[in-house]
Amino acid sequence: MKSVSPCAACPRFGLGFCDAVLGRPDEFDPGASAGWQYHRVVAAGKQIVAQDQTSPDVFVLCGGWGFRFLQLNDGRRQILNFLLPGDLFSVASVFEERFHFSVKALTAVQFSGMRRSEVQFRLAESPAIVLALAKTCSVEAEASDEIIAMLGQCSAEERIAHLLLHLMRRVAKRNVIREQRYPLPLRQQHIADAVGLTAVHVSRILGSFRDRGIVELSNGVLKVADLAELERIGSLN
Amino acid sequence: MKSVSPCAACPRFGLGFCDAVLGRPDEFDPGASAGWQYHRVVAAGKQIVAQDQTSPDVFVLCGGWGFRFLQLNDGRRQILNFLLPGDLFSVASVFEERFHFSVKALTAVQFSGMRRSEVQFRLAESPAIVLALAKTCSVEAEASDEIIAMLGQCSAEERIAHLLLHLMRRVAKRNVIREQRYPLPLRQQHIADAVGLTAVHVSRILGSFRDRGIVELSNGVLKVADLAELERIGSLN
DNA sequence: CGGCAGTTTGATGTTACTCAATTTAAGTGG
DNA sequence: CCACTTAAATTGAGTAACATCAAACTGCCG
Repeated sequence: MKSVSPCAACPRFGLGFCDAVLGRPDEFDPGASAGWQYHRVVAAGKQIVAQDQTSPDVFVLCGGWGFRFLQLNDGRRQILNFLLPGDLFSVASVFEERFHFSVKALTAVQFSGMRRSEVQFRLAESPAIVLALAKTCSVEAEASDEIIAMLGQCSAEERIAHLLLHLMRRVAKRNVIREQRYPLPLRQQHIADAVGLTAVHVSRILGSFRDRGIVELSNGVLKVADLAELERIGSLN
Repeated sequence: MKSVSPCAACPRFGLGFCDAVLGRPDEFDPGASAGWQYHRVVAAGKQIVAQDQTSPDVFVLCGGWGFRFLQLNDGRRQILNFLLPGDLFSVASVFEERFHFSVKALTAVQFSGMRRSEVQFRLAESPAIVLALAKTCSVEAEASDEIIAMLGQCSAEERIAHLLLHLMRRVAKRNVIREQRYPLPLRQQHIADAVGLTAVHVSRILGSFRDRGIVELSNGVLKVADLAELERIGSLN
């Protein structure tokens, strides 16, 4: 990890918790956050946070993709969610100094650490920040509950379709989507670890989706050919 | 639903969010909460909250067992967690007026509703309440993540063992446990819906646990004969 | 051009589901 | 307290979904 220049380098999204703490991009003063905020860049595949590690900082992803996961004793791993620019690693980490999960960089990644004490201080000062955090909390909880329902009740096809739809929605909030092409830098193994299948089976299902003209994932780009069908398969209700 | 006498009837546990809002049992004044808090009793099996319903109140379970779940379009249902006395239905509901889940009474249940506006007001006043809520939030998030890992990566045996251990820990915080007997008023169908299996398969696994002298569940009581083995099977790491 | 990581494909094995019948337990009213 | 009723749990046989193993193929990068 090496430091980079402060926040000018870090794109902001007008959404989520990070912006609430820092203020809107046009009113942000890089110098003011010098002491309690810093930025890092890490290469693809590097681990950023390890399970049971403690930190005085709260982390936000600024650029690239990451993922949060749990590793089981025997090596199996479950990806809990994917982190996109603007995402807090987890709401709980604003209050808890211990991480119960690990985080890895999926692509090259830029992230920011903010002193927890400073974040909590601002939280106490500003109702707007509390609101942003509460919103993040409820979105996070709802997403978790949906994932639990998917893993517990749904078939391989349904799980994969749901994951793709979920990621599409999140990507679309940050990027302009042209011609139904979504940047999605996932290996099939990542999809497998996220939906609780083997990479082999994911390959078969994605192959089937391609043959049926639903979606096509390659080179880190998802081309959606039949959104309606994807939604029919991957929607909870 | 019918009203009952105010909070004297409602046992308190010195743990969790409800107590933080109301103060410790010995310093609690029932009269003072008259306007913004009420209690209800419902029979076993009754639905308390429906998905997409909105409410001006924040709910806490006071007595009995409930469960939070999502129902899919075709009838499948996923139990997200079980609610025990002292549990907030969900942290998100302190800020969100819309429920994204449903709640049912497992046994006869006593619960309390508190005006969200009043709870938020107290939240703004008292750091202790904020802390209790934050703690609840991080416990909830960690539990969700564990469940996701279990559903995604683990076998039927592991899932069931994990659920039992999780419930045992929670029950033990509220009850005195004698001779390794835990009150657990679940039908096998509830276990099935919580761990994403069929009731038939749950029956087979529980039968196997019984034959192997690990645990025995009947009449709403779980007798643990070999805790070490149960933990070997059901621990994530 | 060779090597490597990722994907695809086929053959076979295992786990958990489905369907159906049977047993046990839990109520319920006489 | 006992026959009757109904819900829950158990058991067996057959099946579907997904895992595992192994080999072949693709694209990429040095």
